[in-house]
Amino acid sequence: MSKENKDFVKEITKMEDDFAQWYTDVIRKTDLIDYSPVKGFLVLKPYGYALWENIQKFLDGRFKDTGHENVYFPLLIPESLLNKEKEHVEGFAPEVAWVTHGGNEELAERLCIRPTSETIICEMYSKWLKSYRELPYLYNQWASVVRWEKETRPFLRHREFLWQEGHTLHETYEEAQNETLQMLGIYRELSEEFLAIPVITGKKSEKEKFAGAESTYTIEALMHDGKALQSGTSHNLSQHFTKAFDITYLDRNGKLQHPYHTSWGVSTRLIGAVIMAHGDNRGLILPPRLAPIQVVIVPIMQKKAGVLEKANELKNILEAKGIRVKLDDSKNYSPGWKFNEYEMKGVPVRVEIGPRDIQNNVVMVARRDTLEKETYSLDNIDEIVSGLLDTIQVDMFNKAKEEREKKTFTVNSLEELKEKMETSPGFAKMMWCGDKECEDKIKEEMSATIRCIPFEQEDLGDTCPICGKKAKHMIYVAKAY
RNA sequence: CGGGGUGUAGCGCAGUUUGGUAGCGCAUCUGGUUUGGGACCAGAGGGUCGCGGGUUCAAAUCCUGCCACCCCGACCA
Repeated sequence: MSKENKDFVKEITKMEDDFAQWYTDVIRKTDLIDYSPVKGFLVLKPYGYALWENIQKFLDGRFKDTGHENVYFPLLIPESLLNKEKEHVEGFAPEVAWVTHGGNEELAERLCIRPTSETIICEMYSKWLKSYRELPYLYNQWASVVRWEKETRPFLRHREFLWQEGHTLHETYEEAQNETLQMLGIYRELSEEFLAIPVITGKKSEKEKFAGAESTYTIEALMHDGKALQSGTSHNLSQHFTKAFDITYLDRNGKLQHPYHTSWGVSTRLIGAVIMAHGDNRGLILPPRLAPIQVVIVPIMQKKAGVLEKANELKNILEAKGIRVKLDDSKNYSPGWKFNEYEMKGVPVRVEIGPRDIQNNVVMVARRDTLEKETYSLDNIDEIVSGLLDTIQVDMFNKAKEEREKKTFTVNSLEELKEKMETSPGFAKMMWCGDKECEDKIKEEMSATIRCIPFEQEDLGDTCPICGKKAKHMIYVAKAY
């Protein structure tokens, strides 16, 4: 190994030293994005967009499976519409961007760039819905929204992000509730089975719920640095918006009713979650199901007769098995350069093939997640590689889950919580009386928040460790992005 | 809003104290040799030195006004 090679690892900031710096380093070096001239707006480059496309494909399939259809509503929302639901406008007004001019004319009513689309969608729903026979409305849209955040970080918090937002209407509260939980379940599936990120599912507290919601449900992931990331939310909006927007229909008994309403969304923030949950000092590690390139083939001494032919043959064999393969036969770079490049980009499996291998009817196969390298016969290489991809997917999830367990602990007092949050941040499990005063106290004392009231409740005691009153729930507390 | 810092090639920086032809590393391009963990040699291209004003024979360098970004603090949530 040359001196330069040894120094390579140092080019990416060591994760243990400075997680935030590591995160931006990795994003910069892996060609996912570029920064636009307007602060807080990102350019998604092909490799970054491909990640989003794969997430879209997975979700779109699951949405269709559950009877949903895609629609599109406009970018601009009149101010009067935004103002119709009181809690909603109070929650979003501080971070809304406004359009005040069209051409040279000042607009009579300014238009907001959607921070989310409940209002415009409800406005349209109120015109469409007439009868219970049309229900449920099961619509989803793929769009971008703008929220004028003060502090921005790529993928995790910026001023424009791509997302999907589902907006459904139902006859009964129960049906809306079932929809809310069903969609949260799909988000959990996306996170755990597709992105290999374990999540806690549960309900948000009153304080943390979506502006205008009856109740908000969330999937919460834990990052390497012990901070939680809200990765997807599903809201039961009950009749809050349908009353405010006067959406009505005639029910089975000929009576006028307001329908029940849900909305749910995940965004490109998930890409940030993948980077933080799986990466290491060499860069990204992508779970095989998400990876735009699942296998990269690096030919050695590609000028020698037969090498590229064999490499192409190998590519065809793997592609026939449904694997996403890239053969990098560029002449500009050495094999060593390519090894490092694709490791940095997180490609799950690398296959090396050179004259020596061809002579022995073998190839060298390297795993990105463990960095293990092994020789396999070419005879059943498609079976080997596709099996390996499945193994990596599962191993990555298990490893991430172990990491999370290591950073999850139970606390029995505010002092203990504070001490833990300062010395070894992570998920703190504790009991809670349900009062806002105790919730505020947590935030005041250590800038941590109640992440959720998990569905999987554990009995950690009878009293709230903050006020001493009777405990109602077990909660997860953490610092958050 | 207050304090501190930084603006020089695509990226990272030196040069500013003491004014005198605009530099280095990486990246890019050409040609050749290479190829099992970021190859080597030779050559080439690329700059209104953040913007404006001033001093001077001469300004990246000195003076001055402004702008942008980063860090710390306050404010806000």
